[in-house]
Amino acid sequence: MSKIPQATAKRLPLYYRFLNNLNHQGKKRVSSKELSEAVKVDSATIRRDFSYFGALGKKGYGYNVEYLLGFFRKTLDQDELTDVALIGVGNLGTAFLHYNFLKNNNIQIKMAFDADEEKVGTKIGEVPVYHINDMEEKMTGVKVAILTIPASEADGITNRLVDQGITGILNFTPARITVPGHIRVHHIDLAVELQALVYFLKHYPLTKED
Amino acid sequence: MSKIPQATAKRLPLYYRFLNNLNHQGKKRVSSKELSEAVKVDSATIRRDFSYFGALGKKGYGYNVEYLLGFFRKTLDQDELTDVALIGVGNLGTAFLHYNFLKNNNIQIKMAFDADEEKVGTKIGEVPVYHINDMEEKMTGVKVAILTIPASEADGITNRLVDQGITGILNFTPARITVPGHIRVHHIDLAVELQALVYFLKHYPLTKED
DNA sequence: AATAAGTCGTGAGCAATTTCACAATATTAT
DNA sequence: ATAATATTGTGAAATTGCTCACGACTTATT
Repeated sequence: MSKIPQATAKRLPLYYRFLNNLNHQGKKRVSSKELSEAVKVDSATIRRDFSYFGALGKKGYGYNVEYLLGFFRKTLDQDELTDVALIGVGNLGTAFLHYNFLKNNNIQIKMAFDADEEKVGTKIGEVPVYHINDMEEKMTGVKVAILTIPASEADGITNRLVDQGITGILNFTPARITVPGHIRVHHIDLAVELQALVYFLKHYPLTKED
Repeated sequence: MSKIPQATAKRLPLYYRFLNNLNHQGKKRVSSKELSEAVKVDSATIRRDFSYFGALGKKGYGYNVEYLLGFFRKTLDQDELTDVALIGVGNLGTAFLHYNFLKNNNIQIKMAFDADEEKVGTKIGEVPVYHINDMEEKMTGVKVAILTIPASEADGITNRLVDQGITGILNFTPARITVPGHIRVHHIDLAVELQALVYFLKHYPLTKED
């Protein structure tokens, strides 16, 4: 279906955002070296990444910002809007709701769910909060969910999402949820990230570069 | 210094947490296959990961949970406490402050900083909030920081942290901060993670297994 | 005791990713 | 025009990580 390496695919949204920044700053051209300094990715890696999409740059010149941006807009389906539901309106969930994804993105958090009656019926950052009991009813058509609930709730909610027909879950709970093979789950484990950083600091001390 | 592959090192905190769970459940032994199902990592990968630390298991038996846990406690320096400062007490920062790292971890968020006078002087989840102006003064001895501030503040605060003598930063802002080569920065970009998930869903549809 | 079943640790191969390094080409300066 | 400088795109090599598959050993069963 797609020949783009996964490692490359993960960097695309990052490139896209920085190109957008450059464009807003009025910059007309950019070299892989400049972009490398901005996004902290090796310049050869950037050139390689771009090359999977064809020859987007010009030798001796670099890349035309506007052209590149337009290309990525199409490639990343920035025109096509993806609706997302957020489950769990705690602090982490609220942080997501306040993030204005629509500004530079193709993603819209359309609705949120929580069990707290005080939150149900309110809007947070334009996003309506419904009761978790109404999840299946309200979520028709929404295929992606962000899970920002307590770990103890993870399995139960996951099963309900699976039954409802979800295709992708961004899981922020420390639980490693189990789903059928056709559903994609990305785990982001904040505690693990912090522990990994500390481990690296102790065991892989940096001396000069990188 | 260490021969442990970075990919392995990143999985260690995850293994540690699940072993802790098993231990609390009273489980005495565990096989790489069982652990694999729990943490969603291939069992051969788990055995390979463990093997970097020597022969920790027994053929035909599996791993002794208590022994393995004790081993990792030492390896991951779970006995040695690492103090961390959190900069930016917004929703995301607050989520971190409520996370009880001390429970299973070697990490303690010791203090938080914010510019909002209403927050200064309060405690959130036992962690005192100080004014951002007092950062250098209060942070003596703290070498790790979590950055949960607006992107526009990232560069300024980063420079102050660098001058103060930081060694590691967990950066949640969308900005890619610039630091001297001896300082380790891990970026977690929530918007990019969500966009990457959506990209994968569209371009790398799953059919049966993983 | 003997057999069957379970499980580790790892050699070897494979796959993915990164990086080097340079020919080709474009731009800029003189 | 010419030379100097900049920068891409990519073959090839290097690095990193993952998985298979199996010998060796342990435990459980009969």
